[in-house]
Amino acid sequence: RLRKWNERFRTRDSKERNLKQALGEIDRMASALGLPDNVRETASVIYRRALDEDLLPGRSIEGVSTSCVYAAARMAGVPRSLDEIADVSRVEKAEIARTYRYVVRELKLEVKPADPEQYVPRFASDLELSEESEMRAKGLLKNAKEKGVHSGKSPVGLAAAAVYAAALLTNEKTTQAAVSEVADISEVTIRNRYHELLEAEDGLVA
Amino acid sequence: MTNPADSIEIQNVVASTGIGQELDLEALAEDLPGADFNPDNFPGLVYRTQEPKAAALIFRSGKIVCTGAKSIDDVHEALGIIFEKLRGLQIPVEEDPEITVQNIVSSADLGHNLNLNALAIGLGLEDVEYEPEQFPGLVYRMDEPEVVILLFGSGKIVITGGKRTDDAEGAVEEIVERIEGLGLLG
DNA sequence: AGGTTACTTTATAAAGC
DNA sequence: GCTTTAAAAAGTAACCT
Repeated sequence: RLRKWNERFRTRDSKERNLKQALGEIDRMASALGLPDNVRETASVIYRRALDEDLLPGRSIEGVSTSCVYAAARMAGVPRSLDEIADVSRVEKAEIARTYRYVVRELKLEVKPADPEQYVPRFASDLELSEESEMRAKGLLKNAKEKGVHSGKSPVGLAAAAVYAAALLTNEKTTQAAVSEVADISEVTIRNRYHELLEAEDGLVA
Repeated sequence: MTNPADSIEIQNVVASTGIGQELDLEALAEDLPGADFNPDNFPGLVYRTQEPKAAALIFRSGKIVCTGAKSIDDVHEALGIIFEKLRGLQIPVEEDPEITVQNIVSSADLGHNLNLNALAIGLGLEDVEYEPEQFPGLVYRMDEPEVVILLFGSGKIVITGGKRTDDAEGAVEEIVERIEGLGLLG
């Protein structure tokens, strides 16, 4: 009986220490990514659930914490790309992707792919573009979605191309290199998606 | 209107077998021209057949994995070649080692573009994984036949995880039915 | 700008860390 | 869980001309 009590105590104690460390990591990463408090709170709630449902044994606290931040940012409509997440995490990208899928599957979190439009405000702001080009970028993406050109394409790449195209359409100075820098998407991809967005816009141009 | 089932092509067959005899891989690596053996990296010796084209992983236990063949007949042919090579090296090999097909990878074309976002919701998020930021294909785990299907925006698909030749046919039939039922095909 | 090569995902066996 | 093998799908990326 004493052994059982000790086990429970030890388990509860270790879970508390685990949680404390995880919440610290979540706070650190959320701050580094400039994510709002509600995202940090959501990530914490997801982490608590993962801990309660014994998803931790077998994986690292850091990996699960990172996955929670990735999932929470998306759920809140302020997605961060896997590359951005990996930049502030101690865990490598491949493990984050693997752990994220595991957490989403086990906790049955219905996280859908990020909507490209959700990346637009941040990219436009980083590039100091006007409200007008931001709206045009979103418009280009809405049209692309209606035409069904988005399947399989990276939401980040689509958003980057839309922001680039919108800047040109509103005569604001930007370069593919600048967009590539803020979105972390290659210039080749921005060029490819850019052409597709314009084609979807009016069967011609180029 | 072409039938998607007619577009099915087997791309890879993985099978396992064994010769019922322990092997000295160091010696085998010397005697088998073209054999790759790096025990520090991987415990198996890699041997490739040219015709049919396939790769075999040969283990110390005598167990063998054959992969890369384009049909079940090719798997048997490739392994037959390997069995003869071993016998030629005075290594006893069972009469007709049992060969078990472990996985068949096939590709097919549904003939219409697919809206993967709509499909992810329609097929049910619990059986689907769709992360376009990481990989362009939608991963769908089908119950019957029990296979995994990768669906792309172009309508091209990959069926894997099946052990029987007709699993791909059944999977294509089933996925076409489900997509049509959702009104998402073409 | 284009071409090539290579990495991402799925399944699967094998022996061993 | 990882290591190695093979093959397809389509997107992205690095490198070279």
